[in-house]
Amino acid sequence: MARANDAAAAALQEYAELFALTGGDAFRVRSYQKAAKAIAGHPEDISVVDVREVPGVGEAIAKKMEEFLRRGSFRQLDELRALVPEGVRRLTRIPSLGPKTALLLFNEYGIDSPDALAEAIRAGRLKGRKGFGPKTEANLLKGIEQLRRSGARVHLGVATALAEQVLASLREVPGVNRVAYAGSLRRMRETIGDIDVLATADDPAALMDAFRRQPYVTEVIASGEAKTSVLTGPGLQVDLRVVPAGSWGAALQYFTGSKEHNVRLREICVKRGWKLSEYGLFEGERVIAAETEEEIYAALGMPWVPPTLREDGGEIEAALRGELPRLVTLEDVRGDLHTHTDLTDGVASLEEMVAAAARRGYAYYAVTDHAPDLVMQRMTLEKALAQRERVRRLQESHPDLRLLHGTELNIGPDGTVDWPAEVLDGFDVCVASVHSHFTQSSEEMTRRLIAACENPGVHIIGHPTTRKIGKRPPVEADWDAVFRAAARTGTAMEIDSYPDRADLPSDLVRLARHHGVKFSIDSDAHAVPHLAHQRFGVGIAQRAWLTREDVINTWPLERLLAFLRGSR
DNA sequence: GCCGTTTTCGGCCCGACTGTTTTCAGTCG
Repeated sequence: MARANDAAAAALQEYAELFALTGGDAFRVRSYQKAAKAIAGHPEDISVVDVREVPGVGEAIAKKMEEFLRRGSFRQLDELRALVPEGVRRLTRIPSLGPKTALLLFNEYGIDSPDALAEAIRAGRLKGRKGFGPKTEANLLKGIEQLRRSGARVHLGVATALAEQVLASLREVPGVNRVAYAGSLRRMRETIGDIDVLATADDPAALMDAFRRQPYVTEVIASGEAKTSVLTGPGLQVDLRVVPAGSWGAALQYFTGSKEHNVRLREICVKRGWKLSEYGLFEGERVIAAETEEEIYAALGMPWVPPTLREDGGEIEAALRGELPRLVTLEDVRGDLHTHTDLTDGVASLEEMVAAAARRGYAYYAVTDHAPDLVMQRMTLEKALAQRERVRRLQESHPDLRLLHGTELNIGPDGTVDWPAEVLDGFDVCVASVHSHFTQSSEEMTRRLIAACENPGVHIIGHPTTRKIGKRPPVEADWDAVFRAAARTGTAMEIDSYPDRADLPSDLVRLARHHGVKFSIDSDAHAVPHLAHQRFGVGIAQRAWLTREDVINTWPLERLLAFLRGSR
């Protein structure tokens, strides 16, 4: 069962936003946000342990969380939800529009959604209003358009958590034999529009009935013998299909898609006089294959194609030629090269993060807290050096886990980083990332990223596009030029696994690989549970056809260290 | 609302950037 922490933290975060929107004290807002972050990042399940154990949670928040665990909400949250229309909260998702502006727009103009704001701007209703010049209005319209494009889709992390909750709940239903999710989630696309779940069951009606009554179901859209569709808390639709046991493989193949991949497969079938459907591969009435995906692909003359490749991007041709790559897997990953602690903006201590890394069985693990130019983090060289000493001492109790002391540098507008070469040389690994000046021109941003690659102290470019799904667009740059520089200088590009970043995205990974770039699949963890996000980064890597050879943190320690030294 | 070698009250990550402003408010990381 999914941990209660994420849902409880989401409710508290929503409360923080609503509290801010109603003009609540900013320090209290920060307290709620801080506690929400700490709860989400807490390694223990708060429905099992006392939530007061979580740092930043005092008596008042603990009461709210206990009420949430009992009934899925708390009184103060209900009150603010009733006071503030949902659309007003959505206003703050528009970049550069915060709670103050949202409140003003609602109170003085009755604007209660991004669409209403776009309408008001176009109608000139805000003309002359202090703070709403032509540039601000243009930026807001652009932000609203971007919000609309992202639609109701959620990122892979949200969808995966929900899907696992659904699977766990259905496995508990008596008479259920197999349960799995298919669709774009199984292909690990970066955003997900709905979740397809397949099951086989002795009593389909009983399964459908149990499904409709699950606590995560907010609305039943349709329900029959073979298919039930519901809406869930995160607003995501889940379709449950009960399929015949003998057609399991065919159904899994069919509902995994992509549509384009399946069209190509069916074309191959038609040429042979066969038919492929969700019930099986047929020649007339005769079943050629249906029980497993492997049998179906084998009958078509190819090895099983991993779901992450099924986009009609050349995988069928490669499979027919017997040239599918041996994709990198989570088991291949030997370490993590970009993680944080509570020295900067993480929520867990160095000791806790390292202990969790050891439990994951890593061969190496880098601590890369922020560097001083990100002023809010209050980092200093003294703090970094003191942390290095702590890492050295901690190393003594972890003989099988090589600890690397690193940092996440800031790439300034001109491409320079926080510290001079002699300081960088003291770190085992330096990740360098853009954290400001996102709107530079493509020319400036390209020069900036190339300058960072050319810095001999920089090993990895962190979250290269800086996009945040649904919140911030990627920066503009000439990626061909950037990747050429990375290949030439031996600078790795990061695949930041944090599911709202997913950065690089897989199409850019594929482009970078074409230029001979190496990659580092990192969690960018700010809490212990985030270490597990690496699986999403592996998904991106697979979608880009990466093998172990392409990914530096699948390499044995000595080879990795040689690569890091070689960058110098 | 949380927290404590500034310890039960009075602080709370804080500076840069943007678009607008004629001195600053809001937002962001």
